Amino acid sequence: MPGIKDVARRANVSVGTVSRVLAKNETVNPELREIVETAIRELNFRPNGLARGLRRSRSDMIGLVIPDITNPFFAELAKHVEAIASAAGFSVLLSVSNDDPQRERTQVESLLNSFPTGIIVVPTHRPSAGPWTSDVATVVLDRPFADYPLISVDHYGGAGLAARHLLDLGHRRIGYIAGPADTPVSRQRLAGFRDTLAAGGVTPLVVEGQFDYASGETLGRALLDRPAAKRPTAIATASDQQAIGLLRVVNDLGLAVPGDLSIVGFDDISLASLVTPRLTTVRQPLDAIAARAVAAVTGAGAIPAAPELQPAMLVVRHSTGPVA
Amino acid sequence: MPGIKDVARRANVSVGTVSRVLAKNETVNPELREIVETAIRELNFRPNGLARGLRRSRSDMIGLVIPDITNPFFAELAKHVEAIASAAGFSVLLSVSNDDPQRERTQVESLLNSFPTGIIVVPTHRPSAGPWTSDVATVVLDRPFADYPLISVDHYGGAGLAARHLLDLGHRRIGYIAGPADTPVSRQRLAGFRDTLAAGGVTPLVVEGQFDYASGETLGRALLDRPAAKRPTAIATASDQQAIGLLRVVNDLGLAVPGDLSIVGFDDISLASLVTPRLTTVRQPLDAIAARAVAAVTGAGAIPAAPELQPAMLVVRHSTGPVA
DNA sequence: CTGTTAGCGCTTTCAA
DNA sequence: TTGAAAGCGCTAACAG
Repeated sequence: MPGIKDVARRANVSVGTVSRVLAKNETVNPELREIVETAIRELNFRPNGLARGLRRSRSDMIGLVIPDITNPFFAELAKHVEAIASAAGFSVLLSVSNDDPQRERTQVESLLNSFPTGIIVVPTHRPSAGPWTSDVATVVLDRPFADYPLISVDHYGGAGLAARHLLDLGHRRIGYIAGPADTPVSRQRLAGFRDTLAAGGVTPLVVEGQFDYASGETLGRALLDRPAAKRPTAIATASDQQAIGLLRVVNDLGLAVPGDLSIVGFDDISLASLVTPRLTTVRQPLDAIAARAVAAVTGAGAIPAAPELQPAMLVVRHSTGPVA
Repeated sequence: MPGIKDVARRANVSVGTVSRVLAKNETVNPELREIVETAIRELNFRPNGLARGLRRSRSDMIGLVIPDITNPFFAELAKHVEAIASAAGFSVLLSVSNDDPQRERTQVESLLNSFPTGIIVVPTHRPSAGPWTSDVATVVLDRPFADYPLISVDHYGGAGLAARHLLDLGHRRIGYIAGPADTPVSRQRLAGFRDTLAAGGVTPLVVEGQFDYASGETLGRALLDRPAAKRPTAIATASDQQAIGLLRVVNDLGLAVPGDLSIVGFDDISLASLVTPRLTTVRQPLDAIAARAVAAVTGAGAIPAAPELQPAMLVVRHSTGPVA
């Protein structure tokens, strides 16, 4: 493994100069730069990130902590974070917390040992451990945690979009499958949905569960298990996964979507456009959120002083239609 | 940030001793160890991973390179790798290649800068760039690449399981939706399927595409678009995603599963048990594969000299049944 | 603009 | 069993 020293010797310059061209320092004579770069190529030199990081007490890594990488929503988020970080010259250290505050804490502490440039965390739904102490730039995504700067979709407004859509379609008997009542995300979405409906003089039938497929099934069944005349003509959910679970029940029940029931999800995971019928849903601008998070944490952008809410967007596909 | 030096001072020992207790070196006097550990706790000391790594030219990280983190199969693999690595005291550096050999190469080189203890890569389907040079322990998963040690499910045998199952159910007109013909994974699964069927005197109707949902739909339609008497009574696919796409088409066509058509997938992603009907499929032992991979690169287990093939397992659910 | 040099925090001989 | 000391490869003053 050649070092900066070998490069210096070969290029007949000092290690300082080599270091400067590595850092893309503009104050290097173009000719010298050329020579050094040639030497680098010829020796197939790769800078030692550990030494570099040690010296600067900061490595070119970004820590990413998420509750569950197999959740399509987080996977998509991770994809964007990785792509953007990578393009900016950063590696990503991935950690999964399993939605366990205890473990989240441990994982963060462990990431800190590598002196990442920044860390991005999607906090567990029910934080319990307090904030960690470190001077590493940190942002939290999707839901608030302690006093960390938050970047998130506008849950409240997004759910409002879904409600408005249903109202516009003429629906009046409307159900809502919420997430866990003790999570801020679920509460905000529910509030946005309720408030918008209320403005239209409608009160939704609300059931609560988890954000997963199974809850969509179970709660969907509960909502639909009543005489046709009292059954909702539309149901909105707090996640696409719930909506997909719901789709399954609806299918079992022999109901048509959107003929008998309109369904609108939340998130717009890629599966949403793959199910039958393709799901109308509220899209989270994950690319924008990831870009902002990486920028904030790398210093390429400002760290938000107040929660930064990105607008959601309604994506109308084939699971919603006018009331019969 | 307290350093090893501060700990040493507080404990009235030398930095060497502190380093030894950090390394769990047995040659430290228990009393001293106790004192040092107390000092560590009191100072809330966290060892600097970069310095440690620099000195040993090896950090406590494992590089993981996969084609696409939003693919549920890879996401599940990543989950297991992260969990196992984390339990063993390693962080994971995640890189996604987008199935682009060029990018895969770049990503690996970039990971190497952090001197990981090992790297685990799921190679792109169509390798083009040659192997990289480094003395970092490396294993490849799922498909071969250059001369790297391979750990993978037994694609051939697994597909054979699916074929056997269909044969046992009495099916004789059988379709197969394969992956890209130029990928080893697809070829092995197809061969395993064909050979087992051949032993039963059956020749499958084969169509080829990608491993994704869309291909399942398109190719499924092609396979099913013929008079009932000539239509296959069963279709196996090279991936669960294809099988789920196929399910969609079958639904559109008004066919019953497994009444009119039996379907068997491959991989057993978590979605497989969530669709309607729950998918019969061939399970990959991802936990075992991940465990072996981590053990191999961390030195906790042997690096396989020859390709190490883990057995697949047939999971019978509700998408297959006896021929009508 | 370029060279020299002092460490970053830790591990690991080498002696004691 | 413990201490002392020499770096690991690089960056960032500081001089020139």
